[in-house]
Amino acid sequence: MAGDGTIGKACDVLEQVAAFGRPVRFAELLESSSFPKASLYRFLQSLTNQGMLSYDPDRQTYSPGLRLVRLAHSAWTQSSLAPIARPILDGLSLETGETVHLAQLDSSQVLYVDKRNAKNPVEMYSEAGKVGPAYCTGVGKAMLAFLDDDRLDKAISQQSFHRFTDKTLTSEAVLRADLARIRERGFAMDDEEHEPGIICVACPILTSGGRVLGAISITGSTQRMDFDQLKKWVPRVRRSADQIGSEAEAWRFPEGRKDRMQAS
Amino acid sequence: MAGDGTIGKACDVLEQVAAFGRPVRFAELLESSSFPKASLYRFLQSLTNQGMLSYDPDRQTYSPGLRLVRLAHSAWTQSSLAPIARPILDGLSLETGETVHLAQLDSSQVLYVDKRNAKNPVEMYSEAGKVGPAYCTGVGKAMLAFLDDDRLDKAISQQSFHRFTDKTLTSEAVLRADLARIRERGFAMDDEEHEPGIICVACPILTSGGRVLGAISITGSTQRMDFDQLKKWVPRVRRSADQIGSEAEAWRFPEGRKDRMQAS
DNA sequence: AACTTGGTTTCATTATTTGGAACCTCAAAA
DNA sequence: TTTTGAGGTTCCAAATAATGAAACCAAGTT
Repeated sequence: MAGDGTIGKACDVLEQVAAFGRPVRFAELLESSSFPKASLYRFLQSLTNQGMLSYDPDRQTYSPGLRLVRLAHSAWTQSSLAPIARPILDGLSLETGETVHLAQLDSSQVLYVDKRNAKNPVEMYSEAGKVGPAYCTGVGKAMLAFLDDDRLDKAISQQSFHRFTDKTLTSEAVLRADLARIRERGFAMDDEEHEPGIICVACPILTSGGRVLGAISITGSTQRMDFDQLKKWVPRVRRSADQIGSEAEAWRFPEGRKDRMQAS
Repeated sequence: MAGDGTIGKACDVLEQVAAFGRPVRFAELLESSSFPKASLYRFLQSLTNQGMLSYDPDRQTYSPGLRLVRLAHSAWTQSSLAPIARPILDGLSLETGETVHLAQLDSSQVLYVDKRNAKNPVEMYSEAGKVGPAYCTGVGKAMLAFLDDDRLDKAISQQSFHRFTDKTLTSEAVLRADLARIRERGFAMDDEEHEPGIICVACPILTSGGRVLGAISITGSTQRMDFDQLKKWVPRVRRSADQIGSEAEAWRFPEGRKDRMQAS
């Protein structure tokens, strides 16, 4: 995919290990890797040293390292909208009683950073960090619709357009048409495009300058409701999105100190 | 700190950005960085490209990127004990009614990967990902005590021995003595060494081969209880720790497929 | 004992990183 | 409007690190 020198390659390896979703042997990685034996080996060594990967000497397997969890903690509190959005999401969830998602874009994919489920308790990590396709989810399309041209082109070029259901938009042209409509009316709809029976409405979260920060959505199932009912919530969702946007923007860093932070 | 070529340097930069705990300007980073302008610049570029950092063009600031959240999700489910330990922690928490911590070692620091609080609901990310000192926490000492010599030496050399309270163990010798006792009796005690009024007992989580996987602890406050009461739970904690250890070990990967996983 | 599979190390070659310095750029001051 | 300067960005020859074919090693297998 990428090509930022050594850093890019290291990230590729990292991603590859993560993609397996289970501890992997060297040989398995080698097989699905474009790097030659020795190179891959050294990358794994370095990444393991750095704690970005962890190595199980008993089983001789690699998996994503705990250092990532620590760093992600940082990313979560700083760079995600989640901490700001939390109370707003709570309110939205309480008021609507429906499933609420907060998502942001991560390399042209939808990254869910928070969620409220009508029923289950929070169960954070299980949702936060999950990814989904941008071209066929409400939050995804809501964000795409308000991207500037460059970014949009890049993002679209990275969509798979896999047909999840028979309503999935599977071509760039159709998607672009839908995005235009979304831009007009200010919110996106997902009409069973990703999962059958699942519909949703989503609004983008924008800065005052129009930059896309994320999106929130309300999801329902066709069994219990239709779009007419769901659309009733749009103004409420829009309001929440705007609120998150302006709070995010207002959150100027509090004129920080110069000394480095230091744990332990 | 480290020196694994380019990868190590990139990680340093990443860590540095994360350490600020807020979005940082280039100039601020440059100041506290050992890299020259141009080098630092290129690292930031590459890392940003890769989504490991995110750049806010309005404010011209860097912060840890969302890709980390995605990767950490992977790390969390795979490499941490959390998913295995969850039900066991629940049980322990329910039965004791006290605060329960699950921690693992990350570059000689204690990384909390899960927690049960007697009162509050889960609030995951706020605890998961937090770090603490190893030499003056129950979980930390429980893990250190069962490290092999090499690792222990390395870990000890990386402790700050900062005096948090007047009971903090502030020298290597004292710590080593305590670790020896912990090794004998099989559990660690934190007697207000990190926070005044906070005491805890902790047991290491080990593989059958004796490798340290993590530790769990039960925490109490001196207002409500003393060590005699707390120690009553030790067998229960030990049992939970052993259970987590053996389940972690049993969790052999389910004879995976060879094809690569693919999101979106 | 010879063979195989999976992992690690070597080393001359090659490509990347490096960092001082020059160069932009934008905004505030003159 | 011009000047100034701090904050960013780009250049390029020298220094360094990555590369990968091949050799090597360690454990199991036949």
